[in-house]
Amino acid sequence: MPVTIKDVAALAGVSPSTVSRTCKNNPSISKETKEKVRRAMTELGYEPNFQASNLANNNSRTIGIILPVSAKEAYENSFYLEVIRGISQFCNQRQYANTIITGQDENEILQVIRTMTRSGQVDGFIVLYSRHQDPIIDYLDEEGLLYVLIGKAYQLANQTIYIDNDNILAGQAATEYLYRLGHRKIAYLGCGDDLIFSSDRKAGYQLAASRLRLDAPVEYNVNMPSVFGDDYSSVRELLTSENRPSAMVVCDDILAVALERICNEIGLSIPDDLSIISFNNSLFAKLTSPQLTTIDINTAQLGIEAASQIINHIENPNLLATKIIVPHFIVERNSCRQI
Amino acid sequence: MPVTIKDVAALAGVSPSTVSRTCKNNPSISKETKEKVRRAMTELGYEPNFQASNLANNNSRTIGIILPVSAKEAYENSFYLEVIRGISQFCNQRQYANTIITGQDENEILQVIRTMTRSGQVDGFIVLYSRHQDPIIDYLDEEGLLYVLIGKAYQLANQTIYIDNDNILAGQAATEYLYRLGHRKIAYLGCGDDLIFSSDRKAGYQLAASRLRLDAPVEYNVNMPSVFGDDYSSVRELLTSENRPSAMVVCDDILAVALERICNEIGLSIPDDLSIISFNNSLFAKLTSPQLTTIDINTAQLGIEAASQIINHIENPNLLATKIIVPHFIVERNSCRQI
DNA sequence: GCTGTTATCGCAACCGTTTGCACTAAATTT
DNA sequence: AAATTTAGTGCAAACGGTTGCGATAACAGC
Repeated sequence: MPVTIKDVAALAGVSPSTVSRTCKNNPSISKETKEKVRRAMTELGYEPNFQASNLANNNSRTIGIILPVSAKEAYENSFYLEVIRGISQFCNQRQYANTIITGQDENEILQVIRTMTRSGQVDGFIVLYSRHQDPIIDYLDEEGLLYVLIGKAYQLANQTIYIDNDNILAGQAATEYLYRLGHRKIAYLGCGDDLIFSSDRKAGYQLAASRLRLDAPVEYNVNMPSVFGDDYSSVRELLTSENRPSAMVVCDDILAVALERICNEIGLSIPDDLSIISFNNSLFAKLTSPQLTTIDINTAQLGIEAASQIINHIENPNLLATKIIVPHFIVERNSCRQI
Repeated sequence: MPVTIKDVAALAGVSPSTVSRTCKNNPSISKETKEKVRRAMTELGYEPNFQASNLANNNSRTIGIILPVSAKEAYENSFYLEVIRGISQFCNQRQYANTIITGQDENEILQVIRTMTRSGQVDGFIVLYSRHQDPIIDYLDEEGLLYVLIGKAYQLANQTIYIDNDNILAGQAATEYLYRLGHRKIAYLGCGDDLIFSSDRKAGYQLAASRLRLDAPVEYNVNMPSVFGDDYSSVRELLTSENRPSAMVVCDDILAVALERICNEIGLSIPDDLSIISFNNSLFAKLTSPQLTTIDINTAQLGIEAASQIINHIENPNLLATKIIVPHFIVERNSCRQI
């Protein structure tokens, strides 16, 4: 039923091999026959069979997109959706397929990765998260599989391709922004040091704090690993202490919303009693009241660059493992005030 | 490098055809040789080549996931991420691949769909949204392509497979819930009638309103098609009018958050001045303060069922176009009060 | 006019699986 | 014991493209 290379060849009065060669613009085919063949192709609406060409070329033209295990927090973060959109857009343009990989736990994901690679189903992977210790990355490294990381690489940083923002710089920028508004007591709220973006933004915060000679005692470094579970105690303590900060750098919009809730509960108003700057510029930042001042990290661009890199490496096997840094920018809204 | 069917055959001392047949448990192979072959397969870690088997079987074992055009609102709704997770999970289990399809506008998406089907890249599609008029659906229908819809089918409802909640019932349930709390002035906030889930939930609301003999004037039906653009006027008017409602049914958590903002701005407090019940039970519902009472629609299950249906129809070509209704349930939180 | 190039294209093998059919040996029937 | 069935397995063609190599023709150089 579908039109094959033979149909085109027959209509153009040439052999299938000639059709194949004109498809890849092989110079050993004359201009005139190429034209003939191209006319036949468009007339029939020919599109080369994906499976067949992959089989012959020994590739799959598909990249696997690895999501964090669904049990983990932060899963429902539309950050991932945005990145996927970027990846997908680029893949669609370049005639690549992509396939989402998820699982309840690491073993499920590993299992899927294993059978996919053994069956030649994917040419490479994009890993949508990066943490300090991760069995998935370990496996990919061991097996010598091609992958790019969204977020900074931790181990083997020099041999792995990754796409990231300069989160340290962004953390600094956020802190300096608050400083310029007059804040001197600035705290950092992260979501646990396991996730690299959080620890990087914290590092940036600390760097800026020491440069600006801010007083940043250890209590000013708080974590809220779970957005749900009611373990807000450390944050609560900080916000009700004598020495409470006048502003906070928060590693994610979602966390900032959670922080707003706590403030609400203990009667602090934003930005009057506490200024907040966060990261990602997600819908959350636009919808809460007050709207959040946040650092936009060009999420979709992360996906586009990741796809571009992996495809580039698939098609040119021994490129070097470059790193791509996507810029960020501040979006000023109403959650920070001058003091 | 990768292990092929010939390697297994050689190790087991049989022919490739025998290996292929034991893979699909063909009864004409004796128990003993099957055992022999299976041992060889596990010893070598054999996994049949995806492309080759697809070529021979004339299928692709991959399903396309069609996202709404990215320009449209509501895009950044983690609803889609959850559904994708469900789809992906099911696909991974059944050894199917999936591929995300996006685009800036409908033509881009159509283009991708066209080349994908012509090149035999996908066996079917899952469409993640449903609206009253959609060129994508038109195209799929015209070409006789296999697809399932997440959300209710509008045209050709009896010939299309769709997975949905009973949004009319859910709309009723939400309204009745408020009624039981003592509310009599209940309004509905939707995001435009083009999206079917919104118009269905409204229909449910109206049904309940008339059954319960509520006074629901036309002004009680308001829409907020854009969450951003500051076109909040109709909502504002409603909330500041003489006859303002004491409770609202809101078609989506995100919209509910936007509503909370407006209330904040005009000095209405929730739930004291206005009770809110919304839909989806997304992160938004859990993070705002007060937390939203919301109707959970089992989002991930929608994805799982969609994947199950499409695969079922791919493997059994002339099944009937069944509909699947996924149940919902109320999650009570703090955004509604008894009056 | 003969040989050596060069440009252009087709033949046929191959990628790894699947499957109709033929074939062998054992089991059953006459 | 010969004939027929049956169970179990292998051969080879096919799926739709790709590509090394050889074939042909045109053309240049001597």
